[in-house]
Amino acid sequence: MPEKKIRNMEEFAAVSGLSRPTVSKYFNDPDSVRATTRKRIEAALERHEYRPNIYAVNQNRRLTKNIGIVVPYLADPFFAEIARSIEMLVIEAGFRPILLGSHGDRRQEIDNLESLRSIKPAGVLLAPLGRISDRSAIESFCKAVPTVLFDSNMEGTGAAFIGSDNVSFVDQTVDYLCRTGTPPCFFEMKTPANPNANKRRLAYIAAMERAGLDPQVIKIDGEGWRFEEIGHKGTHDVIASGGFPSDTVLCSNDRLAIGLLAACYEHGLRVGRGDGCAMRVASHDDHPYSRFTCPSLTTAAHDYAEVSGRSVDTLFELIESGGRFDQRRETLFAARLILRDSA
Amino acid sequence: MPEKKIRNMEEFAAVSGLSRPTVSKYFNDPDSVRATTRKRIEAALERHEYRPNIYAVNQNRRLTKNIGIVVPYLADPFFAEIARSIEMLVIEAGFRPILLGSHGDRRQEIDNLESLRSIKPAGVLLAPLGRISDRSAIESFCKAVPTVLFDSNMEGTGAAFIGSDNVSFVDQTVDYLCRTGTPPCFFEMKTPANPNANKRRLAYIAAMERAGLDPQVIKIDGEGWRFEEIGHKGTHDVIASGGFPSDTVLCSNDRLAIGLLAACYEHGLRVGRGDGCAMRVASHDDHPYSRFTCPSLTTAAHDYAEVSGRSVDTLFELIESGGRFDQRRETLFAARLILRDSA
DNA sequence: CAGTAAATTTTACGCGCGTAAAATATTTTG
DNA sequence: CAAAATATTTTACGCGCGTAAAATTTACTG
Repeated sequence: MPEKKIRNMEEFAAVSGLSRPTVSKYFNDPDSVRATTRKRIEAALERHEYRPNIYAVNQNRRLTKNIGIVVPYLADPFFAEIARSIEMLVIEAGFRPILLGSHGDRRQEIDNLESLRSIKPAGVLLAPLGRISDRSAIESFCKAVPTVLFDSNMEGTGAAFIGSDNVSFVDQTVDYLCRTGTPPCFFEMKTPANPNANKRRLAYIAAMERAGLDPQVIKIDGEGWRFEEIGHKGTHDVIASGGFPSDTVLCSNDRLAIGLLAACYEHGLRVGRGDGCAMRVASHDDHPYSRFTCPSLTTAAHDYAEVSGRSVDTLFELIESGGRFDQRRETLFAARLILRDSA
Repeated sequence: MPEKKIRNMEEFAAVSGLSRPTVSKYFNDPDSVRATTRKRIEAALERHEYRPNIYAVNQNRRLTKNIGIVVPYLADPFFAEIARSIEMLVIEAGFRPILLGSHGDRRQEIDNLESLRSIKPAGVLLAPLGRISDRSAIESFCKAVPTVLFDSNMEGTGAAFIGSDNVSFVDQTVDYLCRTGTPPCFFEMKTPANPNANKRRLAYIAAMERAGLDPQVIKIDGEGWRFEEIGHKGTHDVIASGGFPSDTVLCSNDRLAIGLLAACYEHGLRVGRGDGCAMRVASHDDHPYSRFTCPSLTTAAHDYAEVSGRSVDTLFELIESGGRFDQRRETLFAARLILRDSA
């Protein structure tokens, strides 16, 4: 390889015997140049390693190929999984995912959006923190950048929302638990970080009342995103002050349930539906770890693939529509009940 | 605000009554302009929202302010935590972290490095996949970009490596287990993804032999990064074929232990150090979930803060040294034994 | 094969900013 | 307070590429 290094598109165009703009066209869309031209470029490409300077490209393009993905908490495998799935789809579509985690922190979420704004993304997929989000900051962001919300809804904000149908989640777990044993009490944080939690509580109460049963909601203390710890401590507190009002506990989400199961284990309370079990526990989300709790956790599963797939599709549709929908869209996916050993 | 929108630095310089290069200097280092000048710019900044175009900036700067962070598997909370911690430090230092997960996939790891190369980062912090990494691709990357490896070493590659001292991990757990009960057998994957696993096995064997004991290594089947599942299935297999050779099991890492504990629970094998316990289990890493296993997991903890802190410091030192060290550096941090209920 | 339409390539310009060198202002010195 | 030293600002140029409009080539009629 005596070839001297290619420094820019000009030089690369020279060695391929074409003008620079022709080469530029090729890189934007290989099919936009004649077949013979394409061959020549691709031949040159094999001999002379060259890639367009991404900064120069993005400076001049109307729209970058960047897609922002913001999740509230990357250390939660649930979000890590969804993010991974979304990333793949974005790459497949020929875009460049930029993944940012908000670390459960209001300030970080804003910083992430600021940071995204500065890279002029074609669009953003945002799972907001929820209650503690800076709503007005997010709203102003959504006005400036084509944004699709997922997982956690903020009414009226963003061009669309894709998420799970919390009512479907709770209806299925409540129904199952009632059919097979004592009706459940509901276990949740006093001040849930996520709006889904509120929907789930309301759905629980509605489902119980519909069945002519008395809803029992247990609210435990704790702030932040360390749900396992909160569930763990909360369960100890509940047990210390007389125990659960029902031998069947429905947790708002799996991470809380993981903490609850750990605490039950420590108290020698056997969980499950067999003989000799002191209580049953079910939950929502089908967290990646819920298969490995002791006992394994009966839960209602998100349709990860549908949520991530539809979110990405919706965002691209939004981008192609110039960043605006006539009307805000909401898509909810039903849950799938996963029966394991805990209930 | 009748002010017309600021479109570029030229216009912003105009409204602040300065020349553009002066403003440019300010944005690169506010202290590089006279105090009175600084005041004027900052005053203008409050009236006229303006931020330099990041693409134009990066196109012209010798070095961008981007720092790449690559971890093998973002859905593993262990890496998510380390990444979070590193991100914070990078931001504090005034740089811009770009977080990429390799999804346990060789191809993805290369893609990540390619992608980083195109954004011309000032430096990269890389935790390689390990055994399945494309070694030559990584080596050539490290030659082109100032890179510090962490967590998982690749001899001779990268300007430095920061990690944990696996011998210290294993010595502490083996010593503790031997002092307090039956010497442990060692539980690991047949073909570990990560080089730390090999070091741990060797350290286990050495520690046992030093104590005049017979090392017993149990190798289970399984590929990939779904360690819990592999540990779970492996444990079932071991139990089905006669059980563990010792009532004390030392797992190569916590995620494997999580699977093992789930399987033991399913088999009614009580784990812990009290009466009525069939076996003891210990492990390594202090995974975020190891506090919530049943029983909680006795393990050897990484010094997260030290590893991430030193990695970042080393990278910045490397960058300031122009991307080269005279000699490759290796820094290992000792473990801290965490006693919980499983052993 | 001339003549026109369509596809492709080239010309020419600008994007927003970093930065060396030159010009100027400020501070220090005697 | 003038002159030298220093700090700061301005001039001038270039970075690597997108893109509209002009020029050219190719494809298509009859």
